[in-house]
Amino acid sequence: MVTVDGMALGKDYVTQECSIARALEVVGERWTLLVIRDALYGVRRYNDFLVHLGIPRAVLAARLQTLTAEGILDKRRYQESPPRDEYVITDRGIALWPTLRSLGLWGREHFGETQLRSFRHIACDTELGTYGECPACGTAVPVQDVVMVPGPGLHPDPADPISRILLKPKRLLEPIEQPAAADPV
Amino acid sequence: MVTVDGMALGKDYVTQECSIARALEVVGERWTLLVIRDALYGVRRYNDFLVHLGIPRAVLAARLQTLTAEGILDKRRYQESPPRDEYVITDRGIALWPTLRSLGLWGREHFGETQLRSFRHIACDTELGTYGECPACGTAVPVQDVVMVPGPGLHPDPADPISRILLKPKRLLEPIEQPAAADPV
DNA sequence: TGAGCTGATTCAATGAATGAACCTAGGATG
DNA sequence: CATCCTAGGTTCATTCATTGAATCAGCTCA
Repeated sequence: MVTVDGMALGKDYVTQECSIARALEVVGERWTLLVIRDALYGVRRYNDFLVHLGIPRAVLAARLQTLTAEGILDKRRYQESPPRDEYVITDRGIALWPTLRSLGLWGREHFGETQLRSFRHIACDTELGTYGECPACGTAVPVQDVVMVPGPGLHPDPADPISRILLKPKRLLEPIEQPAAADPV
Repeated sequence: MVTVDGMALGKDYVTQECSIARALEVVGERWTLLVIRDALYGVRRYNDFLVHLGIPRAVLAARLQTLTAEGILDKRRYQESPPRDEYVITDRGIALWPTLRSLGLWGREHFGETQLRSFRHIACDTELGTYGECPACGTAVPVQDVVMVPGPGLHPDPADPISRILLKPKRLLEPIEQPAAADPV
């Protein structure tokens, strides 16, 4: 009885009359924002989230279910046989980009040594500002017009395949390319 | 031995090479962002956080300690006899305002029925944009130039005294006025 | 037939959150 | 001087969530 009925769970910030509290009821649990970050990076499959995040399977399953129920991810079938589903970020999830961008920038400015990734406006190759806007163009940049470019601080040879794919510049939202039935040496 | 030594605790997003993960190690625990929100609203005292948040005492004590250790709050003595301390938000904490603003806006847009609070640029009385900028002036608004104005959705007669104080428009960062040794009726 | 892949669920052990009770120091009251 | 009050905590038993290992189910492929 793991329950699907309602409960955003894990909290009752309930007494709080505050949109921030409301938001945190939905995305404030451990791992949740990292799942959404990965979804913005183009991760869509259970296994890809699993290896990239290093999250316990049970927790991942629970988070994907909640996020789907809240309309932040959309669970859709991408092949019939064998039946396989993927979790694709929705507009509601994409709308969290400014939050994640500013949170990441804060983390980098206050706790990061070297730059790990740069997010740039694809049209003019300018690093985005605090909330994801383009300082050069002076406009908000739609998430699909953002490229994530690896920075110097990144480990050059990560263990999991998703991190390895993310070593190359990549547009946000664009799905992770699935390794074509590897054929290693 | 509750430990003061190091551990940001609660997680090891450790494997994640990501500024967002780094940030969440610091502010990603339950209650933490709400404590910071309150600190931006001008809450400074243990008891005020306690009654306004409805947070368990032990958790509040732990969060205040961590946030102080991380340089987000500054614990300072405000009277000697009897000795009393208050927790004042630092620049590092203030730098989380764009994150909280965008998170709150997301919560309101996607899960709020009515507007609870409006945040406005004090100079021109314009509601702030996604990350706390002023759409009218086209500039980033320093947090101390923001007024929080209660909206129609707010409960008119809240139980705790801090919520009651926050029923009136109030500048961010400005300390909560302490009730002058009440003298009711 | 069996080995492998994807997407999970179950379970025992651990670790945090909760809420009530208690503690402490310094006033203030009578 | 005894008592009460306040601010700011700590302690503790219970509950709840997270963890990581093991297992499972449906399907394909050789």
